[in-house]
Amino acid sequence: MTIYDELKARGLLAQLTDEEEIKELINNGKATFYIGFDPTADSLHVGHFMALCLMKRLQMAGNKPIALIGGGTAMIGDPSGRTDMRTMMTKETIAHNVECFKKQMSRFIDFSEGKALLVNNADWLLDLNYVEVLREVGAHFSVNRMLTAECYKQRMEKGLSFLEFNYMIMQSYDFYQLFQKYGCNMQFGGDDQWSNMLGGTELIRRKLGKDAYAMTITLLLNSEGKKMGKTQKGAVWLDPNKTTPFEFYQYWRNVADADVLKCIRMLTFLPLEEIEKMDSWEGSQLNEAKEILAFELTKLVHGEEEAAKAQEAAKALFSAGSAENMPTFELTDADFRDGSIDIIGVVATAGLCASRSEARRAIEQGGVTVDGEKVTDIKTLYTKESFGEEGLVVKRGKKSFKRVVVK
RNA sequence: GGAUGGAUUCCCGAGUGGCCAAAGGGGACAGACUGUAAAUCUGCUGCAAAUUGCUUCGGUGGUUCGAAUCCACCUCCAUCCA
Repeated sequence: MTIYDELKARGLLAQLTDEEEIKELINNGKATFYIGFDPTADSLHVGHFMALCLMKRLQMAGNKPIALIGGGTAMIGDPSGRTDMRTMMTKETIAHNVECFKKQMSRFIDFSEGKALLVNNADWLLDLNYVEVLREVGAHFSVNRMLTAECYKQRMEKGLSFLEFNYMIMQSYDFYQLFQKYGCNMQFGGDDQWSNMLGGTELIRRKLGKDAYAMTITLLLNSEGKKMGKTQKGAVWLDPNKTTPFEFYQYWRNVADADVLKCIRMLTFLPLEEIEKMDSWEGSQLNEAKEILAFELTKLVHGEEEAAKAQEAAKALFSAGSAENMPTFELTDADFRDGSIDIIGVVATAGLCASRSEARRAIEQGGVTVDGEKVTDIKTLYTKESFGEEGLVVKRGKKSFKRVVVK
C-alpha cells in the first residue's frame, strides 16, 4: 500500500492543492515538506502529536521532513480558529517554549544525519525590514482576498488586530524561504491552516513562478464537533510533568464510543487490517478498543513501560489488581493536626479537589470512598496509623483517585 | 481625534442603592442508571476555623449608615464618523 493510500484510508487527508502531483511526490519519496509549530505553550499537545505522526509516516516513506518552530510567528499569533484575540507573548516565554518544543520533538522524529531538519523561523523573520517586506511580499497579497479567507471571516465580528492580520503573510513568507533554502516543495498542517498555506503556495508562484503544494490533515474532532485533546483543565499535554502518563492514558480510555475507531485510525500506527477487524465491534466490546487506543498512544508518547504502568493502575482501580502503580500522594507531619487529619483535609491536600469547600461538597454528595468504603461524614478523622504501610486508596468520583501514604 | 454602547463569578448573560455570593442558561463536578461510553434524571458550582465569617462584579479614588448599582479619573473592547 502506498503512503498516500494509507493516509487516505486512515482518514487523515483533508484538503490538497493538487492531488495527483502530491500523490506522485510523496509516494516516491520526492517530497521535502514542512510543518510549522508555533511555540504557544511549554509543551506539545495532541494536535502537534498528530502532525508529528504524519511527519514520521512520510519520513518512513522516504520523504524529508522539516520541522519548523515558529519562534517568529509566535510573536504575532495565529488568528485561525480563534474567536478572540490572542494575548501577546513575551519574547522570553517564546524562547523558553522553543527550547521545550525542540526537546520533545527530537523524541519523535529522527533528526540525525540530515534525515530531517529542525529550523526556527525567528532566524529570518525577526530581522526583516518592514518597508522591504511590504514591497517584496505585501505587494503580492490582496487585502480583499485575504478578508474572504475563512480564518479571518470568523474574526470580522469579534475584531481582528492588524498584528494578527499579518500572520498569514508571515507564514507564507516562511514557505517561500524554505522553498528557496531547502527546496521545500510542500507544506502540511492542520485543516485550520489551509488559507495560510495557500498564501505560501501563491507567493512562491508569484515570486518565483514555481509550483509548491499544500495539504492539510483532518482536525481530530469528536462526535460533538469539538477538538479532541482538550479537557476543561486545558490541553492534554505530551509532557509527563503537565499531563501524567496515567492521565494521558485515561483520556483516551474514556473517549466516546463514536470516536474510538476514528482515533485508532488517525493516531496509532496499528496496521489497517487490524483496525478493519475492530470496525465491526459494537457495544461493550468497544471498551476493548478503547483500551487498545489508550495503550498504543501512551506507548507512543511515554514509552512502553509507562504505558504498561498506566494500564496496570487503571485495572487496579476499575477491576482488581495491585495499587502499586497508582498515582501516589505523600502526607507529611505538618498535615496532621493534633495527630489526625480529617477526610476533607485528605481529599483536598492530595489534590483530588481544588479546595476544602469542594472536598466537603464531594463528600457530602457521596462521591468519596476510602479503600472502597464510602465516606459521607465530613468529620471522619484519620490518624497516621490508619494509613498503614500500604496507604489508603482515596477515590473522588469514579475516575480521580490517589493512593495516599504517610511519609 | 470625535460620537455612542459596553466590561458582572469557568463561559454566555440578568441585576441600575440595602431582600446580592449575585437570576437564568451552558459547561464542569458528584449521585442514580451503565460498559471507565452516550442519553436521561437528581444534586451541586467563590473561600474558610462553616446555621457564622471573609473576599468578589475592568482599575483607582470618592459620595453614603450601606455600592455590582451613584460620582470622578483611568484602562481595555465594539460600532459609526475622520
